[in-house]
Amino acid sequence: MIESLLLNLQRHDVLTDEERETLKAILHRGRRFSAAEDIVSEGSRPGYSSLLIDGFAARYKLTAEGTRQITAIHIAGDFVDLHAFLLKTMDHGVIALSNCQIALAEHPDLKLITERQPHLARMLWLDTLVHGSIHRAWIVAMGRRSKVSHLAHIICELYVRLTAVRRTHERSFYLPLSQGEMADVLGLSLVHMNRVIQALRREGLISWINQTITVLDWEGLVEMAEFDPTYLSLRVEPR
Amino acid sequence: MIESLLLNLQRHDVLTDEERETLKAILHRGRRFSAAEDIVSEGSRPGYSSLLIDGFAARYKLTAEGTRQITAIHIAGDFVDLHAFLLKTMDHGVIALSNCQIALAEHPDLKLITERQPHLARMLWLDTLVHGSIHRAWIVAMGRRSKVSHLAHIICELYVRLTAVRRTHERSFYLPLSQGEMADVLGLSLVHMNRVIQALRREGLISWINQTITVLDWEGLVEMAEFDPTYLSLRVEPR
DNA sequence: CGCGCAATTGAGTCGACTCAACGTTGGTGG
DNA sequence: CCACCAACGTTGAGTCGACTCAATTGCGCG
Repeated sequence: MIESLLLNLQRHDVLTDEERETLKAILHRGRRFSAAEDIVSEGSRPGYSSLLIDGFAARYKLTAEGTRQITAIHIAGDFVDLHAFLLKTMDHGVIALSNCQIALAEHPDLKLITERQPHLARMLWLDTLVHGSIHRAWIVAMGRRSKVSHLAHIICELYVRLTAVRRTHERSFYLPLSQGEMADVLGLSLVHMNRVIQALRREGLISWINQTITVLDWEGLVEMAEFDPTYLSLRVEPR
Repeated sequence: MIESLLLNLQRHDVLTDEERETLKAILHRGRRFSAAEDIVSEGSRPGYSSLLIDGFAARYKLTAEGTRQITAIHIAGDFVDLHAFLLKTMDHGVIALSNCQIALAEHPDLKLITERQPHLARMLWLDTLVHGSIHRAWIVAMGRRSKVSHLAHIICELYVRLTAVRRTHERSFYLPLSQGEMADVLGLSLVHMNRVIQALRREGLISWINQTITVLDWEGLVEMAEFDPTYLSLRVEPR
């Protein structure tokens, strides 16, 4: 059930059997959520953190005028709110982008890990740090890349992350985001989002049909995005 | 010497005497850096993390065309690269924006903290999480706010963070960023950055003279920015 | 006093927005 | 089985924000 979490963490360092057992022991089956349901709401103070077992979710914030900005896309194996363990109060909401299955880790159990299994605790800390790296990559893409390049970057990143948890097939992956939702990722209007997607298609870099993205030209996409996966820390080494 | 770090951490939870002593013991005096010097370079694998004792620094990434995006502004009391403790490889550079004084924490010492002082380890983890929250706030500002509102948000954030480490005086604070550097924060051209700053002045919200920003109308600035400091976790509670 | 860097202003261009309409598709109920 | 609806995707037209290029001003330091 938590295989994708293990795949996720073990991209960075090896886990002992004991550590794997601990994770299995503390993660209990949680609820299912339907697409568009809030998994965690902004301002709440959850007593547990949610691991996404299956499906897609997003962190988001709303502005006063009612626009939305998505700050992270989550896939199977991601803790969507591990940071709430120490931040306590959620500074953003988390919404299901598809039907989602969630497992829960109670915060007292996480605290015990920090007290008894320092290496595992560092691996969880690392998980939050990698999401911080992703945030930084997004900031750069938003501030200094063209919108086409920004979209290419997001697709490259999702392709790599989904491959790590075995959610890609050949050069394709399922992505249940509407163009309007993707516009909330890039900070664009829906209309312009559509035109940016068409630009990537016109270049022959991707196809995007029926919620399925196929990378037609990986090299070209990487170049367009200036994608360098260093920031994802995909290297097994002692942490 | 590390007073500002203590002020920083103690905004979130109380530290014991022992924890304070540990921090004092592991932080040894490091180098000084002049403005525009690289404190940490992208791609490096430092064996220590750098605490900013005094001065201003920024995390940044360069794009292939040579443009720069600043992803974080650091002030006294900030660890500029605590995440390198676990990420190992720097995904970005850190540059001094003014003359800076740095203290160093060796990674083996930090590892010992995770093994022996779990609460202190959580406080350090929390410090990296707060910077993640700041990243998210920046993403929202970049994606869904007007440029004037974005600048107002950054000024509000800096004002609050600088106040916590006693670097504000009345309603003013020193900020040694040129308009060109600030443009790299907002992802704007230098010319347009200038016009955005003038807009904030024209509204009577701030003055910005001689590297000194004075908040003339805090309420108005907060409203313009839609600033809500929740994301800074400024609340003392058990972590 | 003059050099160099930062700040400012003007003008023309292009990217991204809004408003508006139309096409496509999958699901639902008569 | 088909008609209809709702949501999503696509296209066009006009406007405004942000860009680039270019020139000018202001100021601190040698």
